Amino acid sequence: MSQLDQGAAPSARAADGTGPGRLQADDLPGSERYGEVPRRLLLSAAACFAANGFHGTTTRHIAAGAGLSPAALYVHFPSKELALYEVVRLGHEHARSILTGPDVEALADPGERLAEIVSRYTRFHARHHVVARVCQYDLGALAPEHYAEVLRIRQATNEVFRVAVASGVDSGAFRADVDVRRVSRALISLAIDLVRWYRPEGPESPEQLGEFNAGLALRLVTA
Amino acid sequence: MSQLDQGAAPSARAADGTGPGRLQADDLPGSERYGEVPRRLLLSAAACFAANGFHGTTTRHIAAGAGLSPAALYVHFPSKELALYEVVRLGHEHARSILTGPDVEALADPGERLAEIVSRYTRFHARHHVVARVCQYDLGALAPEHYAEVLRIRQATNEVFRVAVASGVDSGAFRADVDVRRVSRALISLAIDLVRWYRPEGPESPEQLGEFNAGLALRLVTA
DNA sequence: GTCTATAGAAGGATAGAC
DNA sequence: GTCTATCCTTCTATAGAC
Repeated sequence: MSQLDQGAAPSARAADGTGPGRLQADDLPGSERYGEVPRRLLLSAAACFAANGFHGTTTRHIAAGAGLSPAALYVHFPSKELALYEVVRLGHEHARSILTGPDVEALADPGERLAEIVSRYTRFHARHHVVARVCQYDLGALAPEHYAEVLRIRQATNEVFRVAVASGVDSGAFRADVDVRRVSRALISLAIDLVRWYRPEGPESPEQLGEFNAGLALRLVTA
Repeated sequence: MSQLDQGAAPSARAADGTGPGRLQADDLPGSERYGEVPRRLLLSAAACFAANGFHGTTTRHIAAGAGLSPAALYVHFPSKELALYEVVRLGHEHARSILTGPDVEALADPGERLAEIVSRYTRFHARHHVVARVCQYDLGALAPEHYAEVLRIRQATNEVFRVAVASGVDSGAFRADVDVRRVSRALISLAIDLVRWYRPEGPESPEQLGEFNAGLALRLVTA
């Protein structure tokens, strides 16, 4: 059976933080800013949310995954929703940051720049697939004001793709008939859908997936 | 703001079956086989699950959306999980059925056949985006035996894509260096990711989206 | 087949000891 | 800062009247 055929598996898979699914600090970029205990809680929360969704996760699960009692969560976070917001915010901020660095913008060739953006975004969703899954699947559980803030980050990220495609078209490096919005959307979809089917045990590394999607991108925009 | 930027919005959006999000019988293909009341319950369940997820939906919501008391659900379905299974099963069976008809298989030209498959699958996810969203996002809440059954249907659906790409490569109609599994996966991703961002109020019709994705598919496999 | 009422369990969050 | 114990709400599912 292919990874792709699986989709999201039933929640029976352990998300109590005791199994092999336990996350490390670098699985949640930005979590270094937290103390050790709140970081453990955020990592446990991310694993639980990814496996069972926000509403399918209990505060007891999160605390147990961090090796704490149920009440300990509330010493570090005022609510379950705020723990979700922290996970989602860190994930979104990291995704944006890797696409907007000066090293990307320094690439003068539009094809190279688009390939680098697609490759980086794809690698992020594979390498950080647990957190990225929460970022994509659990937005609906955010409080409206937190959702609005996350939306602002997403827009900036998506805009990077649109600008990269548009500048290639404008400069004549890409085909003139490329539909900027639709092609950008397609490239974003290819990366994001990784969170649905990607499994680290699979045969393809994040780097290989990034290269493949970058190749697809170039095929879509060049003659 | 683009539709794409929104992702899944907060659960505040009404899913009580009273708003404009109320589903019609043809929004859930196969629901005609049910009597009027169980069909109303399934349509309400689909709308609730799509908006708030399985665990974020209460049996009271589902019943209220069908205009019934909380207890009425259990006259027609033995559990909330079984209502989910019915929605997911009907959605998956319909998706498979539209890709495996004799009218598709009669298309002799590999390019035409692939374009038709991609177009139909894309149209399905747009036209039936509410049910399709449940089919993609809530699989994890299924009981293991129900999940296994749905997986079998998914595999058959995915196999249609692989065969369509592979036969085009084998016949020489497509490029010889096409990576069958990866390109099939990418085309499936493009259709499925619609359930994340598609909104019927948007500027593009399901038919336009189908045509666009079919065009992308041909560009990926032909020289 | 639908209702009202409720049993029984579980969840989010808090109180207060240490 | 962590614990145990628990409050209070909400949830799934059932009982029993009509």
